[in-house]
Amino acid sequence: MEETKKLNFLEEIIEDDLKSGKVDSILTRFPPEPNGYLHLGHAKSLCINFGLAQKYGGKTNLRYDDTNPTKEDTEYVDAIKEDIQWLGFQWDKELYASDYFDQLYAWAEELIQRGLAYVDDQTQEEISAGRGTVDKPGKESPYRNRSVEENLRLFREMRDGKYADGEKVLRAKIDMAHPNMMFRDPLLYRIKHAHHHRTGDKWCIYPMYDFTHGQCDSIEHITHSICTLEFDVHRPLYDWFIQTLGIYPSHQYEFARLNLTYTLMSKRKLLELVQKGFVSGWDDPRMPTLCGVRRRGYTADALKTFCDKIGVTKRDQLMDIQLLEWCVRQDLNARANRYMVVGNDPIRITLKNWPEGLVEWYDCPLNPAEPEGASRKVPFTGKLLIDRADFMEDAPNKFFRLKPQGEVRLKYTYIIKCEEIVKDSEGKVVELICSYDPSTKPGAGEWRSVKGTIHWVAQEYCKELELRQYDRLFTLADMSQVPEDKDYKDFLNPESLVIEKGYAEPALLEDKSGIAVQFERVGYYIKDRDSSSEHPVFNKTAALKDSYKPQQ
RNA sequence: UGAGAUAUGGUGUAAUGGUAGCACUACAGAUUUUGGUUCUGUCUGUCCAGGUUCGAAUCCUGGUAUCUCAACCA
Repeated sequence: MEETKKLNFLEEIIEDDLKSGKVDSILTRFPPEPNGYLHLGHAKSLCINFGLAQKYGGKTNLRYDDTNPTKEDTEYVDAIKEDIQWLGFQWDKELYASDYFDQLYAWAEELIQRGLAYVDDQTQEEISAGRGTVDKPGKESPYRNRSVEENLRLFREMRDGKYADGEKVLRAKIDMAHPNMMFRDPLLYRIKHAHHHRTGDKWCIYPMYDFTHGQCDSIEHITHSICTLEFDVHRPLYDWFIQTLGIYPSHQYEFARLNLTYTLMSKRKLLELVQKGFVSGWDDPRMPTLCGVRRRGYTADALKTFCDKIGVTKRDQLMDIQLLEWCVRQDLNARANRYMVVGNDPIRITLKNWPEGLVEWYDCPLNPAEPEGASRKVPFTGKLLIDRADFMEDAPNKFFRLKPQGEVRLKYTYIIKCEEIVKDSEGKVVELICSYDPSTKPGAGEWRSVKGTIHWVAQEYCKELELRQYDRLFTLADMSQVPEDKDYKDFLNPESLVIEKGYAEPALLEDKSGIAVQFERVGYYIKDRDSSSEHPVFNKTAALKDSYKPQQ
């Protein structure tokens, strides 16, 4: 029953606004700064902004907050669009804060004319010192009471490039003793002689966030401007500009941003990982970026389910990453193709009673949950490979896989028994001489159960490939345990990516579905050396828990 | 000794004066041709102290804790 699902606080606000006639329909916006790639935190924002609009028959604009040219780049603009579409959302209008630079400039001059803004010649340090602290009022700038004419002249000279970066700024004239720090004469414009990715060299002054965001919302008639909690203290200023300028009253609402255990969600730090080569790029499968988790095999549906389950509130949120992993497993379990892979320095299996030269082909379902669905053909011979982890010479009782004189089922085929162990000169197990039980062929006679079932590949038919094994999703130990004064990079988990060789049944290597395939161990990521196609692999077994050891 | 926000199991989220529920996690069991999936069960919670009320997570008063704000970032 969909109806029984409770509304979150934003949905309640919107329903009230719709019912009371405050708005006819809703318009939200997603406002990324194009200075990095989208990550899982943005997925939550995306789901809220686009989800709300979809639910209530409204629309969502994509608006780039590109007011700081020194940090922004078209590379990010394009990547952001790709990630939004991958998630399955479509914006109504594609806009840029820089589209409104002329209007914003006009409003700045208006504030000057009305005596509500002034040009300040103080240095950055002086301005900072003059702002006071959270419990001490600030001091007024000596330039605060310049005449309107002088302010106008200076501001135009700023615009015309007469001054160097940092020489002057435009500030609102509000209240240097205001209890809310945001009102202590906030900066409106700063000088930056920098090339802008869209406006080029037209401007050398750029508006600050606070003087931009609300007005942009207002111009577009955004009804619900939804952002994260840290902008809460900005809201009074957001409202102040809109009221002072007498423009369309957009309203800002805040929700708690997403934090994930073991996961770094700071654009600044992710950028550092990329720039300093800790990862191969923004789409490194260890990264919490949307393109990163996409390469890892996460699906858009799984992410949306996750965002739906975590809810929307104003409490600080530290989600257990296991909920995300559960959402991914659940989705992948239903749709991922299954193949057999062995890695980890395999052990050879020789079936001593197998007829010389015989090859049997088995029709194996791509997804066992749908036995009548699509299948792949897998060759079986008397010479096989199994994963080294599937055999144990001195096995405890609880070990269900192959052991001396023990039986195990080779998935989809026969039960075999380990008769003899062959070791090399160093005592390492290299081969197992086994017998197979012909009566256990599936479909031929009565079914016999054994405790263990393992993967295998035929030596002559399998192909070598690269396995990348992950520990937890990301590269980090528990970020919540990283002390403030420590470098987070010291807490990168070196075990989080292990590359090793593996062998797979031929069908896997031909699979171009792009959807993750499933393997026995967790977080394997398979790369086919021949075709260079990549197969993200996902599953959960105890291997994950056993291998994961948080650093102290 | 500023302003604002937020407090419900380990985590997240419901309950809008009337049986504190759901999900993830953990643990136990059943099923299983993936140690997967599925199914069943168990453990654990209303920040504190008063007050109002037949009855309080919810209303009132006073505390406490956590987060945000002192970038020419957004």
